[in-house]
Amino acid sequence: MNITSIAGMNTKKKTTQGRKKIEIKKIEHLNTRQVTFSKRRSGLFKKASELCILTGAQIAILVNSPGGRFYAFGHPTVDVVIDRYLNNTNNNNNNASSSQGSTSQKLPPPVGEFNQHYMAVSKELEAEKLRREVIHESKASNSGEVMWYEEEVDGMEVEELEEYLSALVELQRKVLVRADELMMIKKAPMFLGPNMSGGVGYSTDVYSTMMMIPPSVMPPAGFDFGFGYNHID
Amino acid sequence: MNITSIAGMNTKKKTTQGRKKIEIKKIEHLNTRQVTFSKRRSGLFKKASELCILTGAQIAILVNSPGGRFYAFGHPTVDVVIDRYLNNTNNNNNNASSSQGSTSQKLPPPVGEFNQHYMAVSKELEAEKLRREVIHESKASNSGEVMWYEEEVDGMEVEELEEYLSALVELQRKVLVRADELMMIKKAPMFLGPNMSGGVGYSTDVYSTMMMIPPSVMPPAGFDFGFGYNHID
DNA sequence: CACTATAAATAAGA
DNA sequence: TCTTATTTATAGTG
Repeated sequence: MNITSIAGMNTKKKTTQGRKKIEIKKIEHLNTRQVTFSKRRSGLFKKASELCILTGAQIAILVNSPGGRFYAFGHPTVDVVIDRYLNNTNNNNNNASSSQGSTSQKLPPPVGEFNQHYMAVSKELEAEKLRREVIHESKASNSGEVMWYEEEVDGMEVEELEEYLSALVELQRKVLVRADELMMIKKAPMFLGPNMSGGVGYSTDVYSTMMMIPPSVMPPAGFDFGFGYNHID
Repeated sequence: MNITSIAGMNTKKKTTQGRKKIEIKKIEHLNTRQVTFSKRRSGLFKKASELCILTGAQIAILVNSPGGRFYAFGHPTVDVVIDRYLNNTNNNNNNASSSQGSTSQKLPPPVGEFNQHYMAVSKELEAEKLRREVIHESKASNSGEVMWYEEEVDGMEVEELEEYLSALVELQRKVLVRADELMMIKKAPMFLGPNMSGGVGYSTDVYSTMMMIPPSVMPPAGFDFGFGYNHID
């Protein structure tokens, strides 16, 4: 006696074997990869859209497909969210002092979170040092017993930060060197996967936006580090 | 399907009623909304991460929680993707800088050109992967014996690059985590989860980054970055 | 692209 | 948080 017999022999033919578990690692087969990209990308946008509606969050998603296409989702708009990100990350301080009065300006050279955070961390490090000094001084004018722990922790923090920062810089250097080496050694011919049939088609909800940027002209051969993409919109 | 269910005599006590279908509209109850935001936000990032790994896509996600917090996901880095988007959107270059902020020309340490190179390296890495893939696939439709050496070398290069990049990002993540920890511990009475302190960090795949930027990362005392972003477009 | 069986995500509870 | 029952997302196929 087995399950099958108990169930009363399902005579219906299985047309598919259903979903299979897959390992999360790069899909080697090109076609499968493209199909998966397509399905999952829309799934991702859908999830984002739901999250926006359900919670009122504001979200921007930028996707560069492996095939060189560009997809974007944004609520209320990609630009709004990115803009806030840049302004937030860069200088969180209010422009209470530095007047600038330009409503709309070009984006400075490609700086980025790295720089910004680097600066933020440096800044924090300075603050830490300062704070440590203060603590040290105030300790002098107190019984000074309560503080030892705090100071210790404080010191560690400062040192750790310093360590990270310098390691960071060092690593940077290595990457640069390595990059240069590689670029000299080879200039591989590029190839873009076979044609995909374009088309986005996503029923957007009320106030989010989604779009697909046309297969920007990535240099077919000879890689170009300049930005060979095109206009969007 | 199991014997019990077949027999129709499931004696197991139901402890919950399981997931319920919900309508996709703004969740009114504050607490429910926050919980949902939290769960779905991480679900979204996970999906994005998988998509990156599976297909090699490059993705950036920016999320403004209704509570005013900022979360970001990026592969290989938020910046890389945003920069590309920006450069596409207004495909023009600008080297405007100078201008205002004369206060502190304290240039960001050695980081200056870093992003450019990082992008270059990332791109090169992608090119390598693609090239390798092409080789691999063409090998399949050939006798496929001639290529092994080339592929091997190729692989080594890719791996080396990956190593550098991931190490870099990892280090970057550490700095961010550290910075955020410091800021949280000292400035905000945030709760600390068992696994992650302060809401930073996510240990998914090789070289994507995720982070949470606290509501306010304020410069301690008069600190000036010397330049600031503005509007885009 | 439609379909299905299965894997995953997740709404409620505890 | 962790658990569980369901709803969703999707891998493999035709």
